[in-house]
Amino acid sequence: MQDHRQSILSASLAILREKGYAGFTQPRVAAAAGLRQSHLTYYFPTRIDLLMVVARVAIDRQLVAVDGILTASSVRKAATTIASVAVRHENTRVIMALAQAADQEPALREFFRELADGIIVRAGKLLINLNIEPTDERCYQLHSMSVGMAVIDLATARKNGERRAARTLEAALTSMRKGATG
Amino acid sequence: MQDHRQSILSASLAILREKGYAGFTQPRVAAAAGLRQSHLTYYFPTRIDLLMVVARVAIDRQLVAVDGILTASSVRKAATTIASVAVRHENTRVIMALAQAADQEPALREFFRELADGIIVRAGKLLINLNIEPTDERCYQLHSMSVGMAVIDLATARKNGERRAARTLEAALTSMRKGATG
DNA sequence: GTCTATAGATAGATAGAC
DNA sequence: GTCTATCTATCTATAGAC
Repeated sequence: MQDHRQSILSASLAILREKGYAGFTQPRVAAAAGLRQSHLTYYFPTRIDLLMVVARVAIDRQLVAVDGILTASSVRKAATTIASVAVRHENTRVIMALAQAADQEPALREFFRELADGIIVRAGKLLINLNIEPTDERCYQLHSMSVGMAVIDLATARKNGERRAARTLEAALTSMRKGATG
Repeated sequence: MQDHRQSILSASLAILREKGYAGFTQPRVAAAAGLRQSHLTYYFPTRIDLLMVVARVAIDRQLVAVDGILTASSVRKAATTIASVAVRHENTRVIMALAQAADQEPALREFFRELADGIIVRAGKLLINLNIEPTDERCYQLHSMSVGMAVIDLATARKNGERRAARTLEAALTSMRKGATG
């Protein structure tokens, strides 16, 4: 039943979301998918096999999520939209878990290079929409700020995280715009 | 022998550095410290007990490391110094490992709030040194960029990471300075 | 081809020896 | 107070049943 593969993937993402990489175990995933652990290994012989496929799916989804930001046409709108994505802890947990895995599993790094490149391209498009010249420095600035805010917000779990992120992004984008024209 | 506590802490940090949070197990730490696992639990009854003390040490050290950046008096020097710290993967691994743990263990979050606040204060001092008005947005921008760069560099493991980070930080700081005077 | 019982390794914690 | 043997739970992987 090919359907099982799908439910294993869904369950894996749910586990990563809720428990992080440390909680990503075959028994847990199998239970969440309604299978026995020994059955799961039929579809994904090793833990890494599963992790690779899960990472593939997660990275693709993350790029799709970033696509949703591109339409913003004002600096303020862009800032608030990026901020709202950055403080979505479910996303952050999955990506962070995979990032740590990538540090140990070189095979995963390729996915993260792909994700990073994809985000840079999209950041460039956003900047063009905002009438800001898309230098690599500016694109990388947006990317690193978003990632940093997501991580900081996850670790500190503060109430005003989203507003603060939005304000800071808006200030940075405004500053870029001035730099571009002056 | 109080000395054992110290070697357990050193061993713990070494494990987090090399293996991340997933590799942080009592048997591994004990072996690295030259003790039996069952002896380790005498000093630190549960895994979380040990983690809390390790986090305390790691956060303090991180703040000390950040203190070393404050002396920079030019934008370029500040950018290159921050970049060199950001791409030090040993640091990043430890802090990231603890950040993920903090997401699961609320008791750890207080440490991260302390770290985040400490970094904001230090970022403010640095900005003053650079003749840039230290708004909260600018401080948080520096903080989030540094964190993001560290994480991205860890996950992608690219060669030009440090140079790119330095260039981007320099551009951001320069942009802030223009914003401050114009 | 699909699924499971079971082995083999490793984790964390405790009761108790010295 | 210091240290260890040992128990229980949990993990990954494989050999083999259907």
